[in-house]
Amino acid sequence: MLNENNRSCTNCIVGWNNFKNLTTEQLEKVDLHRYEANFKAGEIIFKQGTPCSNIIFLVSGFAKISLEGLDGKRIILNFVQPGRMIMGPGLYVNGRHNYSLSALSNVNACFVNADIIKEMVLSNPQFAEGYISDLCKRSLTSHERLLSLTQKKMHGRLAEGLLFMADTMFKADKFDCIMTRQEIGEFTNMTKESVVRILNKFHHEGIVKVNNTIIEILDKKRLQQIMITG
Amino acid sequence: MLNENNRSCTNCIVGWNNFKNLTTEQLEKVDLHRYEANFKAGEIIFKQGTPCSNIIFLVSGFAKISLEGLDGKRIILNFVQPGRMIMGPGLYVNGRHNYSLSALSNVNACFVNADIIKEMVLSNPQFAEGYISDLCKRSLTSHERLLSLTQKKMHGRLAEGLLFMADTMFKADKFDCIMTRQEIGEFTNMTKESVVRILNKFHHEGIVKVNNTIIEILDKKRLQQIMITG
DNA sequence: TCTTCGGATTGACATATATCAATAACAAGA
DNA sequence: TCTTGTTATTGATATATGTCAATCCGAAGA
Repeated sequence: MLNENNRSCTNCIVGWNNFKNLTTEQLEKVDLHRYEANFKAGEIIFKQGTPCSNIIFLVSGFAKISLEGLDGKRIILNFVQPGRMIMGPGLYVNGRHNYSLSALSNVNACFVNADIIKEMVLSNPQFAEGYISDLCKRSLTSHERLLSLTQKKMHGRLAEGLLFMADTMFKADKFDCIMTRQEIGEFTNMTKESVVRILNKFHHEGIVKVNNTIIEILDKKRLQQIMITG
Repeated sequence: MLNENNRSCTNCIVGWNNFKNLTTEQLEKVDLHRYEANFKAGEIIFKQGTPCSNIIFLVSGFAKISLEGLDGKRIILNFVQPGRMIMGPGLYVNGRHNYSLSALSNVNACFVNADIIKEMVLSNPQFAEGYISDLCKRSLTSHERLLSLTQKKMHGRLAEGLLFMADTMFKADKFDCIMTRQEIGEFTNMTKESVVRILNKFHHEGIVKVNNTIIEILDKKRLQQIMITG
């Protein structure tokens, strides 16, 4: 199936690494059971609690994975970009999405029928192993996150968040961080007011240069220091 | 292989649920590559950072899974009992244990060679699927934990901890919680002093009866209330 | 250009929680 | 029985962080 963009799973370069373990026929079958959709910045791609019948891959754009917490509070678990498999872990537990996915920028996303993926797991051991390996990696990062969010102070958490944006998300020391202060807070577990205050402090200390959503990291060494000790 | 206790994987009743997906031959092979060991309360079963070459099952006793945090702080991720597979998620990532396991009580543990398990994953799709399903379940509970530890106040977290002990760990409303206040704190993310204070408050309010390590839950409804709202 | 509205910012204040230090209680050896 | 070391408890105090309310700013329309 070639869609209007001539994209297919067999020539996809933004898909899941683990797809390399599929045979050509399997990949073609995946291709037959997928479809693409576009989302505008801010739109919800799927919502916590709804049935999960698809596994999702971003073709382009940024999205956030968030968990609904107590009295309307939210926590952003992760930011995602093309190349990562997005699957509600509920797929193998209760068939529901256990977190929400929303577009941070305009997003083009690929939906693959979950039953097909499950079928591949059962028929292709290497694929299953790749899946397991993926889940294990996530488990580790989620442990790191737990530690960071519970034991570091705000300065350290914000420093970590900024470094994550620079190094992992935008891969540049100067970037337009497309999210609001509120969202930065949901990612680093603090209020938007605290984000503002500490961002300002970093700015005055010459560690970062902040101009609304444009953030430039000036003293990375220092920021790493704060991330570790803070 | 029947050991001194006449125990073998084929008649094991405390093993991993997912072992039911193995064939008799496979189970016998697992049996050939396992050994048992005993630990006294307080002893470390494996330590974060060491190579993980085995998957572990408790035969009897309680253990805790803990993560080393910042400047000597620690966080207890989970308490484990027989029936649960204990595997460093690092097995499929960096070959190291990414957390420590220590005995809370006297423990008899079964060590199964990790390569054998990996081999079963590749040769038995149902087993692989069971493994994935297990990892997904954990992912969900770890999300819940993240929410609880970051968004609830101490009272709520301690209430949750107490209910966990009563309902999941000891399966009784009166129990000898074998751990120290320090450990309760590491599980609920607070200092031992705070644990003492709030435990006392609960005691004075008639919600629990505390006598050193013996804890009795008197007003479970109330405790559940505190867990949710607190 | 003028409005409008959502986010950003700031300051004052409340409070949850940690830290520190001292003491008490208890268990295990000698 | 005495000693010693670990854990529990308590109180005083410091601090990190959230909350609330007011104001500011900038982008999108009218």
